[in-house]
Amino acid sequence: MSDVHQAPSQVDVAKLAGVSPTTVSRVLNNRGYLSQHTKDRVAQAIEELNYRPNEVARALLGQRTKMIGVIMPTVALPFFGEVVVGLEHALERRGYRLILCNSLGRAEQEREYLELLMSNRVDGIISGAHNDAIPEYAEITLPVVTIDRELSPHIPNVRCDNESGGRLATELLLRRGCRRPALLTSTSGPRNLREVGYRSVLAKAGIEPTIGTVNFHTPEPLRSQQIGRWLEKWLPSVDGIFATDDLMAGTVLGWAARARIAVPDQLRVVGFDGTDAVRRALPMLTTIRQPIPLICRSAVDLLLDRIDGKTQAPVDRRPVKPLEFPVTLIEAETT
Amino acid sequence: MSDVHQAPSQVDVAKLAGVSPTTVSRVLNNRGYLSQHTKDRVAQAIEELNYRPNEVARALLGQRTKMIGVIMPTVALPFFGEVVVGLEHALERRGYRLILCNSLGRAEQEREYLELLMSNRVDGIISGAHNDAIPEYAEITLPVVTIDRELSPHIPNVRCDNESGGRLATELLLRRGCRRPALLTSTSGPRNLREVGYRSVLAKAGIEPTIGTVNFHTPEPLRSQQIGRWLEKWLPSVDGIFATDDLMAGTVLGWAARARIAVPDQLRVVGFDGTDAVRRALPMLTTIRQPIPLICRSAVDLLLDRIDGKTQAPVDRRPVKPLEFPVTLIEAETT
DNA sequence: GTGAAAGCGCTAACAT
DNA sequence: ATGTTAGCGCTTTCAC
Repeated sequence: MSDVHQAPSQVDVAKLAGVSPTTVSRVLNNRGYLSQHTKDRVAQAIEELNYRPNEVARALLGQRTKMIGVIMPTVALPFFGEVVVGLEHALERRGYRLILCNSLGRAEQEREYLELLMSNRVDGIISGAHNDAIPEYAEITLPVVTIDRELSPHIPNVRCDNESGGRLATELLLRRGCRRPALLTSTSGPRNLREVGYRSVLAKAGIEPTIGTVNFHTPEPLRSQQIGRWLEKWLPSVDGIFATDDLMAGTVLGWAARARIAVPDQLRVVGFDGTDAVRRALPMLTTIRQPIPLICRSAVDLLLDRIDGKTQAPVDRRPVKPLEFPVTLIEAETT
Repeated sequence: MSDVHQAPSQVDVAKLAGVSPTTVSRVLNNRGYLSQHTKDRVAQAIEELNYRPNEVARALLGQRTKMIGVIMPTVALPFFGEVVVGLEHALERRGYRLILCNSLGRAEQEREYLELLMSNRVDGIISGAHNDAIPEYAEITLPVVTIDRELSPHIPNVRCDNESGGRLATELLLRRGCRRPALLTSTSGPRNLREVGYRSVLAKAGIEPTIGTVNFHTPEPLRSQQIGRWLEKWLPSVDGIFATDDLMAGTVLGWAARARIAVPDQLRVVGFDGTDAVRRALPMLTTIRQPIPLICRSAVDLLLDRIDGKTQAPVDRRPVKPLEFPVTLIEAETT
């Protein structure tokens, strides 16, 4: 028994300073009129006890936790890692904390995280997870903002200009002399805006598209095998690859090196994302860089503005246009 | 006024079910004897209101938040990203949430995060940040576990067997015929166990060590320039590089490609970490893989066991030996 | 089997 | 300029 180290409470501070708990609260929050004398005594007591206000109690009372739930596929991938750093930084500047949830591509997991975040009374959610068709999002009464993937027309979405990126990459391949650039992506379809960009450029040039897909969550070594088989099938008729993420581009480069295919002479490669980490690992890779810091700041601003002005409009039901930010082409030796 | 969507509370459920709040609590926590009838009615009311217990209130009452603070340099780097995914997964399995703090190499920031985490009454802290000399850690009364870097002999530390890794990498370079392998690392010194491994192997072989350093938080493009200048200075007398992380190794490979230096014929390269992301980006890279999942599970177990059995020993003052897990050599074409 | 009351740590409202 | 009271949503006594 005895000194089970319990954190000191406001009452402890109040007793030590010889004032009421309310006064302590007032000193902490700088509210109302306080004599300098009282302020000093309280400050001293706080110091002495190494007192720190209990944010849990504040949250219970104030009905806001200053916590934001962030759901991402996995921060093990540099793109999402960089996004989470950007979010955390932007949130921190506005006094918010981040609860991280890595959904790992499991819809079931994502649903559970949603429940959990609601139970923990986060003030809002930023989601970048890749599972579509999670109807639970529709029922959420909390402010939500998505990054990259669009969840529903009613939920604000922030992303880079994927279609321009797709065009930029494809145009570069053509400009460098590719006769038949292929697309290597995760999910093909009209919602893949990078693919839309790729197709539009090829259509204008009168070239038949060539598209390979490897599911986003395919584990190694299956993933490399699939990419390898696809390359073997198409080369050398295909002479350029637009990979919709840098890691796929890296796998292509590795395969080419092993197959003794010269890059860029026999095969040109362009990636997508342009994270700092991958640019350090693969400085030779030409890629389309997403403005991650911009996306993150914008997502956080959108979300927190909703939260702060939440009194009258708990959930806005009007459709919102996605916010798109421009990408940058980074040219290097692979094209 | 009117329907400002307030989350339903236990009282709302109780009213709807025609029972007392206490009974609702009992149903939720499966405590005491309850008639099936009551259970059903409460369950139905919960369903109807879409009620979710408020974890904030539970935390205030129960004195534990089920939140763990995780401080890392930056999850934008794949190693730390993968670590955080591993931690989050291990924590989730035991019913804990993760508050992420990216210290970005700023000691001041790290101090603030510590304050913040204490204020939020996290149940424990896992730290992998790279700032030494943060005396605040010593004052913490909370369970702390560190990953990779050692903070103090009293704080449990979990990491891979860095020294063996250093030996493995260096031995491989020698075995492949290097006459003079150099070390490229962040901070040189006796606390750099990968360097210790490197030096021990070279000493045994009677070879003079060659060491280059680039500070961990050096931004691009300065970082690449420093590495490039160092390589220019030493090649070709140096014919092998042991880079203590994979991204540095990638930068070396990029430099070699641009300088038309053949890898592995003129220069052999070995990295360190072996994260999934970098192995996808750089499949040709030989590297030492850290057992990240093992490290994470172990760190979480250590921490949570301390937390659960925390009643008698708030802070254990005895020195603890670091827990080291074996690394794996992954051979590829770069050596 | 179930309910009433007290209290976790804090702050807003209402005194004085 | 400061103290008293009440209550945020929950669980844990202690009654009945």
